[in-house]
Amino acid sequence: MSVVDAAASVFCREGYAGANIDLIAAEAGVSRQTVYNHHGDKENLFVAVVRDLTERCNAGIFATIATFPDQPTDLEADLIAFAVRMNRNCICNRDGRFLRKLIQAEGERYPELFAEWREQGPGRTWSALAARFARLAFAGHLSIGDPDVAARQFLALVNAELQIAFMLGGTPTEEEVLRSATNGVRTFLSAFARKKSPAGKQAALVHA
Amino acid sequence: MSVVDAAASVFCREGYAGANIDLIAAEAGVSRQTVYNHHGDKENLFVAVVRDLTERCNAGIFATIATFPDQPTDLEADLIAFAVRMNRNCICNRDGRFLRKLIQAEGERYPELFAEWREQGPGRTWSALAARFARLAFAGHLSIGDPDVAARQFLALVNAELQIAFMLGGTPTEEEVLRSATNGVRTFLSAFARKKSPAGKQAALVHA
DNA sequence: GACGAATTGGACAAGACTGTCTAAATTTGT
DNA sequence: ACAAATTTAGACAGTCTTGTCCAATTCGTC
Repeated sequence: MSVVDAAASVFCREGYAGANIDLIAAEAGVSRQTVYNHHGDKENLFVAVVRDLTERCNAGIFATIATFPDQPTDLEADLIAFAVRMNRNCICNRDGRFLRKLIQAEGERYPELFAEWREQGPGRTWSALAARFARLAFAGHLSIGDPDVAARQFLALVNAELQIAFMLGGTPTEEEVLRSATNGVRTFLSAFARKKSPAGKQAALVHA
Repeated sequence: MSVVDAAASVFCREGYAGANIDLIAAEAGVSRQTVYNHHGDKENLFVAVVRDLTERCNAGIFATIATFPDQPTDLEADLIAFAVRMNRNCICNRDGRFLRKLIQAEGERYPELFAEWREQGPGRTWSALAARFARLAFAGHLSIGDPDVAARQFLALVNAELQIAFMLGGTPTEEEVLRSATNGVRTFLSAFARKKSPAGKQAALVHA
């Protein structure tokens, strides 16, 4: 395990103040001096950890958003599968859990560091997701007022039943993820199902 | 400020390991020795803090659930007002933010302590809220499959736009709370609006 | 005002941690 | 195989924190 990975693990488990360099070095399988050679001091190492996690998480999120069902065959099934991918690859995996915990625990102490995360993470990913939902609405699959609101509510709904696990830092089982996603997507579709409209619009859909 | 209140503040700001007793004593306006006289050692003090927060939060949540609109005049407006009360009095206030942060940061280190919170907090409050929604459904105001799921999704929806503020430990403005509640309740009602049903059921409603 | 209880400030020992230094050992590149 | 670069183990000073002890002071109550 690399030094940054070990540091991420220890910082998350013990908190910034409680993490000690000896433990990080031991967990990484190197000597303490090597840690100092590579990363200077503790704060520097912490920043490196957060940057690393942010980068990998964002990459994962964008890669997953790229699998959004733009031309769904079975809208419910496709959205559920997408939600499960999102959870598994971005939110419940190691990087996602670690980054979330570090933000919650130390976010106030490093405003500029986490402002960077905020702009490049949620700021961009939510827009990207909103754009996909807008496209689904435009294609007539959904009836959405504000795509940004819809995107945030989609994420909130498919994670609704995992909140306690997230709180305590646990990893939900595959079954829990699936159930939460299923319930969430069903409610989402009940709310945003294409409204019955005058024949013209449905005809347009059929035509497309 | 009491010792436990000051300790809560410092534990949240600095984390368990980073909190030092001198600072807590100073913030509480007492001497360090007094802190030790009252609470023994650091761990003991921490447990007292969590118990205190848990108790007050649960009391607040139950008091707020008691204001649930069982006989709504304007369902949307009443649910929005309820959601705003829930946020202001239980989730965004000092106790709520502190308890959430302590659970996230130290939950894994004190399993039995937070298991207690889990049973008496979410376990009971979610059931209580679910019961209220079931009643609304029974009275014909909503069409709900699983009240427990609906209750969790209600909370998730009305908080959907406040996630980032929660992450960073901030307090959303009154306006943000209202907007998130409004958007959340509207989507919730779109999904769970009473389904058009054969005349018999509507007649029953009118009869009641 | 007087007496018992609580609080205070400060000193203190014991331990932990950070960050530096150095000399030896190991790895790497050629 | 050899030289350079990196890694290692350990010692080290300096700082911080916890938890205890104690004498002096303040507070509450009668």
